[in-house]
Amino acid sequence: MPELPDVEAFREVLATCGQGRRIEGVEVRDESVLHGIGVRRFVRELEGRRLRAPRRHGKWLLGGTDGPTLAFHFGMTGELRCTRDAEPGTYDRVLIAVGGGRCLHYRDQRKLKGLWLLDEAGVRRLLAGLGPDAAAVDRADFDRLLLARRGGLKSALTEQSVLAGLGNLLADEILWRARLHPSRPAAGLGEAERRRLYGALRGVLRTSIDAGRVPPRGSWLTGRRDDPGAACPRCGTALRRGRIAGRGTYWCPRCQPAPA
DNA sequence: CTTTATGTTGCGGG
DNA sequence: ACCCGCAACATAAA
Repeated sequence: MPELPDVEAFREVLATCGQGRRIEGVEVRDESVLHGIGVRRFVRELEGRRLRAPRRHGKWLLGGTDGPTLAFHFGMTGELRCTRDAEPGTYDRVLIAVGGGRCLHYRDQRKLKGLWLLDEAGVRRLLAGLGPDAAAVDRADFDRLLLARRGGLKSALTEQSVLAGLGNLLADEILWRARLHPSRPAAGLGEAERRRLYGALRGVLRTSIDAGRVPPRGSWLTGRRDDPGAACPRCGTALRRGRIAGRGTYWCPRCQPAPA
């Protein structure tokens, strides 16, 4: 599930539930979601810390404290919830009690990613490996990264070291809205096409962040991807499906003509 | 049984 | 150096 809009919603959860509060207890129910640290030290380092305003960069959520930073990555199936006296479910891997009966649940079925505990240098190293946040990048930087990129648009948009935050669904949605084929060379776009792409990026992210997810609406390409033989919501042409940059990719062959 | 899944990483090859 | 495809990670569903 998680792409940038989902992680932004988790940031909101962490802020509402935990910001300014002290961590009263930490229960690790599945050690394998912890990275680079064992249970004992993880618990010891966090208990008693006060949570600061959480930050998000791309798909990373950074839960700052008056000590180390708790970094979350949600992989494909992770989520963060704030509960009151709720019994943990099967996939609730880490529970963080923050007082007032509130408890944060890090839930993840597939455990492709997990939690890190980082010092300032660790946070710097993490951010240094990421491109600008897709929701914050300005037009000039966006142009620069496209022009510096060899290879196709789809991989440029989804490569986190180039631009942080977009996943497979959002990339397809943005390219469809901008009427650009996912295999078009990134550096080969004209000025007007880059403007269109940036506009689509802003529009899709705005709507998705407001919704707290990638909206599964019928007027969006995303609403059609599970529907074989589906038609383009704009022109009615049958959508094409293929494997581009290693991911299942959808596009409209009429709205998004293939590169020569 | 096989294929696919909105995540990333590491490896081999062009 | 850069980019691509592919396998791997863990788990469920079609």
